[in-house]
Amino acid sequence: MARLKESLAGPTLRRLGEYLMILEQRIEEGKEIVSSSELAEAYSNTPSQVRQDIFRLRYTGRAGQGYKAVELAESIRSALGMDDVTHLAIVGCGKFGSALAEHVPFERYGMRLDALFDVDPKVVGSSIRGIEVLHDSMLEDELSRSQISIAGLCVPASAAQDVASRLAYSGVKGILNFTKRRLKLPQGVAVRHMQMACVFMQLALDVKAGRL
Amino acid sequence: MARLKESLAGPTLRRLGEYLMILEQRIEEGKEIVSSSELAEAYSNTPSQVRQDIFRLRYTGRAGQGYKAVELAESIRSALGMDDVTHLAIVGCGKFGSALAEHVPFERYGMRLDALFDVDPKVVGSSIRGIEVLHDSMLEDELSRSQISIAGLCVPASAAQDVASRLAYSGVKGILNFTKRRLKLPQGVAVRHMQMACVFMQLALDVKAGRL
DNA sequence: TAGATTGTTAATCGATTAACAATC
DNA sequence: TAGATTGTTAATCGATTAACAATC
Repeated sequence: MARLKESLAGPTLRRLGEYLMILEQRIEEGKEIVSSSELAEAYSNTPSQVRQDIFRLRYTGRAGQGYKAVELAESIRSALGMDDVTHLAIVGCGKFGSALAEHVPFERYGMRLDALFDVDPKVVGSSIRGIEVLHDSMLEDELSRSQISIAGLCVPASAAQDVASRLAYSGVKGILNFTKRRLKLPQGVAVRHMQMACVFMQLALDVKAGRL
Repeated sequence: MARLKESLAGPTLRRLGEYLMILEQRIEEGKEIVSSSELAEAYSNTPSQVRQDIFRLRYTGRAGQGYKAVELAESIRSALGMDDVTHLAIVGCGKFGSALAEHVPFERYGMRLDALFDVDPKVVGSSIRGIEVLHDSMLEDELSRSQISIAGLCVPASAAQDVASRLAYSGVKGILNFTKRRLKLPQGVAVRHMQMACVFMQLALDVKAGRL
């Protein structure tokens, strides 16, 4: 089980996650060995950067040959903290929230979706992938007796700050905010603002500027 | 209309987008002036970085006072290329695709959603925000007579590569890939892989490491 | 062996932070 | 004026790229 040499920088971490996805696809296709230049081509960076990133793991390939796909994938999983399970909740099971709950392969990446919440009586009581949607009013109770540390926030913008504060109060340590509202949260609770509009915009800009 | 001093670096661009969101919220709340330290607090960086970022725009605030929220927002919009409209399509109107179509405020950020596609006969013919969902087989025709340059790919992973190739062939210049599959596309077509699993994972890691 | 590709160090490049004079 | 906050340059820091000896 590979361990880190030291804690990895943000950019490195992001790339490692992507390499993992590429490796999984290669493994599926039956490939056993991959080289830094192959990964670089798939990710659109340089072999040098790929090797530098892998260098940070306690995994080494074979000079002249390349990396064993399965072993490298395993090292990355471990570097990315997938060895111990992170428990998740999704709050707000409208189209967006329920699409996440249904389609994101959490288990595959060291996470487990443990709870779903909504306020809509039409949704409460139904199940997604075997997880029952609980009423929002159960949130505090449920979180306090669970190990959930991360929540995806998919409620309407108008409810975002309120629900987020309650999540923080109930011991959640990280919130992935898919609403348009910026959140203000107590020290010690991490927030990531996932603005879909921004992502499209960024791409539009890159296209205009002719950047790949 | 503010113009850029030179083309902006990626990290700067991302932050500017976030500042814009913060500014919009402040403007809504009736605030007319914001300072670099206020933005820094909301974004969780330093006043120095905020000023450095704004320095790249052709906008200047007032020493001793701060920035006029509306004007600064306008400069950022312009720097982020929102002055000319980017036309979009979303391919795949399952829960995820239709959630994007319904809830992302594209118009507000210089984009316009012009076309929706799906293969499911239950969905084809219905409308989201006044845009009719066309059958997948219309894709080439529709794109060739439109100005669409960016597409959001929300189809099942198994169809991803095929649809992506057709999009590229039909003249789309940027693809935002929400599927799990890595795409291989011809030179000149930009792809952004939006792996939701990665985003949750990243946050989980940061939480474990105690990084805000 | 010869060719290929890694591991790792050093050099370069770019982004962030600090500092402070200018100015409202 | 005094206090606040900007604009901008210079210093620092970190990330990327280049280079090449080691080795399969």
